[in-house]
Amino acid sequence: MNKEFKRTEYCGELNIDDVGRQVVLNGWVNRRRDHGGLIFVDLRDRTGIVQLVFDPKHNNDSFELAQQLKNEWVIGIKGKINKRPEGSENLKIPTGEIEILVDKLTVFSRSNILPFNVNEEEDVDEYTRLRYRFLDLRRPRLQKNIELRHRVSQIVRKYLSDSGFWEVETPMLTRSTPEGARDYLVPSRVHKGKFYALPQSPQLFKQMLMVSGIDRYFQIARCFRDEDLRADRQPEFTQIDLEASFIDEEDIFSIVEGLMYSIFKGALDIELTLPFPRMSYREAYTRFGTDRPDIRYDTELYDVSDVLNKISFPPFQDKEVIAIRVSSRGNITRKGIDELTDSARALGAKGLAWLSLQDEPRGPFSKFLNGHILDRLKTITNSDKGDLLLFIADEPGIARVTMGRFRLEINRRFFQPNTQYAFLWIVDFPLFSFNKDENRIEAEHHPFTSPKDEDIYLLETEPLKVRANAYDLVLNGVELGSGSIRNSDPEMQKRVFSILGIDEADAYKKFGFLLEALSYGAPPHGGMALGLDRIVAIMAGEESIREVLAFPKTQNAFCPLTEAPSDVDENQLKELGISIRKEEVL
RNA sequence: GGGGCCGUGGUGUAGCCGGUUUAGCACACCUGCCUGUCACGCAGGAGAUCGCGAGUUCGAAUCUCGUCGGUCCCGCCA
Repeated sequence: MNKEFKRTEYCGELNIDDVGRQVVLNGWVNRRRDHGGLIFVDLRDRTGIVQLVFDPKHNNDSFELAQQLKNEWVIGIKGKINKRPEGSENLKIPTGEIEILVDKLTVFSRSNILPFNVNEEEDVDEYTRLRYRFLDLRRPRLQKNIELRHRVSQIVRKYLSDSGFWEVETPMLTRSTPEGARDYLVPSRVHKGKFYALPQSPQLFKQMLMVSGIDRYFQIARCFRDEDLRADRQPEFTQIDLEASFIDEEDIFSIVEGLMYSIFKGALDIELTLPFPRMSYREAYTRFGTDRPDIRYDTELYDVSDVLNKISFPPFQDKEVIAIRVSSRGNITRKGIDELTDSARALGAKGLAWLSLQDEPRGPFSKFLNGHILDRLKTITNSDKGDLLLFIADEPGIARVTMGRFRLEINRRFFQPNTQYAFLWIVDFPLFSFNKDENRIEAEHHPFTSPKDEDIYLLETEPLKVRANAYDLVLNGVELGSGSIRNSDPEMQKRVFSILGIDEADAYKKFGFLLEALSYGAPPHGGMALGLDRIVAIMAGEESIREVLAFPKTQNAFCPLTEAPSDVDENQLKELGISIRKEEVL
């Protein structure tokens, strides 16, 4: 790089106090305004924009060169910081009181015609944005998000390091483990026919680090899961993973609360209120139909089965009937009801019944109601005249979960959140859940979670009633992370495996290294993993974690920029001892 | 695997419901003019077989079906 044009400072950091100084600036041409006898250029770097002035009377060579400049050319300039003439200040930008009168200009590189306008915040088709992600990343929105993410990462490192956690890296090439998500596999050349797996999380390694006496571990860890994508799910994502020894749940809560406090204070200058509220898994499902309730909104679910099973309205017969109150919306139109019904159906509801509480209640089953039933309904749902009640009926458990999803739609449609950030701990998770499709018991969290002491006696007899030392952190209805106190006793770990249908031989084959480690003096330990992408996305006000990832993939896990995944050479496959089964591909 | 929405010059969109237009507009691009703009302005120009395929029709960007891609959701995600 030409030393003469070595940058002395950034564009966006200059202000009125700098007037009179000579500077060298480097950056991209954000926009050129050519007045014929005078040219203005907005020069942009990651800090912002500053206005350059090219005046032929001041330096004609630079002026003539500036006539050629186009958007996104990369240039360097030498010049003097001037106060703008009276009346020509631009108060919309931070550097709007000053401008740079350019002495010399050099063009570092030119740009092709752009696939989209980098200097405008218009919504571009997401495929095109990803295809040209290097340009998309120049725009302020993503620059801000990437910077925010950087700041959060730095705060996490400092906070956890200051709290005695050591940052330890664990293998990316590891072994495939049963249960959990589908693995991304990596074929081994040396061991033909065998595969590594990319980690779904560093779970087993961090537990072994506890056995190793590391005592407190953390990692900003990339994790891989080959499952279908969502706005908040990418095939590779990042967890703030931590584990500590000789601790209990309360220790984890206060460490993580302190961490979140530091993140929000340090990156957004927002002071969170601690401690975060807690809610049991059971209460969350009862009141909100989900284990990650968005408590920014007051709306709740009400079980009105007992009352409405009695009336002669066929959809309610022998069904679980769950109601939700939409306060002061009793005046909804027929069209409004139809729209709600459509969205409820899209979320899995068989239908949507409604009741508008007027002087005379209106709705599809209002004629079956008497005064007593109506009063009971109003009491249970805490509703009054002018309110709208909506009902979903289905098999027990189903109606509640469906209404839980529909509640989010109701909130979006009718209400403003009460607060910007609503954190919530979900505690007392069950240790197991029953998978109907596969007709077997599964780990609700993961197979290494310990049961609550007081429920251990139920393990073999009523395993589904056993509660776990497991917890989730929820923010605005998003699961930010989950964790647990692990089984540090190999005998307990074996009991849990056995209930999961993993017999002893099987357990040793698949997790022997962990069981072995636990048998050489394992401290009580537990930890948590928090989704960094999700945290940053919420802080940035983004709906999708793609907006806080530099190079995300599309919903079918394709990268339009690199065109991954791709074919590979036949030779590469041969070295790995792999052949593609054409009939499976086509 | 399933459902919803979207696909029109390089980009963003109008037109599509109720079929017949020279497919309109803005930004970007090209040529020229312009000394205080900051979404600079003015004059002119080039650029689109309307994602792809089939069907209905005298006639399809517009209606139907299929397909590809994007996105949101359900399933899946210990």
